[in-house]
Amino acid sequence: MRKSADEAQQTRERIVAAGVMQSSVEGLFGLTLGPLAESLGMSKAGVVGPFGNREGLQLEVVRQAADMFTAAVIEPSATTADGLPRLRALIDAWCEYLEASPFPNGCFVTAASCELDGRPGPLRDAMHDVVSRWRGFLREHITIAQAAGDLRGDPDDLVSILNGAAMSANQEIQLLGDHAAAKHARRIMHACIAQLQP
Amino acid sequence: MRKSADEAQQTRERIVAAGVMQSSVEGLFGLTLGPLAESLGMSKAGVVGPFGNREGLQLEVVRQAADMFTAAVIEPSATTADGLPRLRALIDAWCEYLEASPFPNGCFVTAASCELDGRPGPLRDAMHDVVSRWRGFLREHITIAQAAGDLRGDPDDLVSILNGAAMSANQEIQLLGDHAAAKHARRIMHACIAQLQP
DNA sequence: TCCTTTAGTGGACGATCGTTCGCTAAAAGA
DNA sequence: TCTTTTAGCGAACGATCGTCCACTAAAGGA
Repeated sequence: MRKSADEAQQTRERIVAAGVMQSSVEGLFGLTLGPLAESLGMSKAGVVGPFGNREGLQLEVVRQAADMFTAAVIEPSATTADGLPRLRALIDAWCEYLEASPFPNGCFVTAASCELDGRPGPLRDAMHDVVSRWRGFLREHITIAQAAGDLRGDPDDLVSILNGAAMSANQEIQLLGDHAAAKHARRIMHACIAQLQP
Repeated sequence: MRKSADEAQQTRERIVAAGVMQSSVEGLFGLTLGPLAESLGMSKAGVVGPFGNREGLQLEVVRQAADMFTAAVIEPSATTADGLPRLRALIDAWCEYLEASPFPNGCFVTAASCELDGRPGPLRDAMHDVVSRWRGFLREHITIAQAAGDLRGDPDDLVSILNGAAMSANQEIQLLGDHAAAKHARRIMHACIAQLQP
């Protein structure tokens, strides 16, 4: 019955991965142990055991989803030069992520942000960190581009506009079924950048 | 025990109003009959009775929230001239709505859109209608402004940008606790408009 | 005044929720 | 080889979920 230590680690990862999928559709508070256990062919106790309780699993799901966002949006541009070139690469990967999402129901970060923003606790704190770190990262590359003389305008304005364009596109894709929304957002974001060039 | 017919109508409205408040914080799927009934000093059966079942109540909650959005954002500009003036008035009311929301947890439409976009059914359909009607309304006044020669650019681009700025501001206010976000969004939206004037 | 209608109560229903605990059996160390 | 550790199972727990139904009592029409 018992598995070796690194098989146990694989089990952990399988649970979290399945949890991310279920949460993407049903929400983090729609992540229930019964259906999750059944989809994994495990018992409820076996599913929640490695994380202590349900909230521990939810926290791990948030962390994993954040890692998947990073892998899809940030990492592809890791070798691109900082500042404006990196910003352009980030926009491309971001819009690609919106269209061909690693989650079954679009941007997990946007969904979890809306779901958790009125419910104090460790989950909300974790999402606060994820969002503010991402926005800070975006802002950093905007200021680098400005220091290089490649960009004008208020960095916070651009962060809000780019972030907003992504959130709007996510709504257009997921709720309204607009398949062109990602390309649309990509064009809008690049136009905003172009307009702010000296 | 029994109330008169229009007192029954008042009861209906009290239930829906309390449902909107609970859903704003806990989500539409976090709208549970037990706590709702207790907050109203009623029995569970009395709360759900007028709506048939829980989903009927949820639908009524969505409709009421949409009406509250309309009352807060659209109606204040009802007497303003169509096109660009109306667009400017809409932006002001919209950002005022984001800051001093009639809901306890920020923009109900954004939250419900994210919660429902992956869950087929009448609730999702209702939210689809609400969002696409609002975007259509926005787009209409943009095209009116363009026909009057007051505005340039693609109407859909502007709809996405304005909508995105509002969603981003909602996140900044509700998740990140940025109290200046509404004014920030107002400035961004007006700047976008100004930039598109001939 | 009597009768029908109906808003709302209260309790019970089976289902499902997250959690707990004793147990099994294989891995890892002695 | 013998012992300890631990991944995961299976059953049970009390709580809460949405729904249902018999009942009460006041409103409104005859």
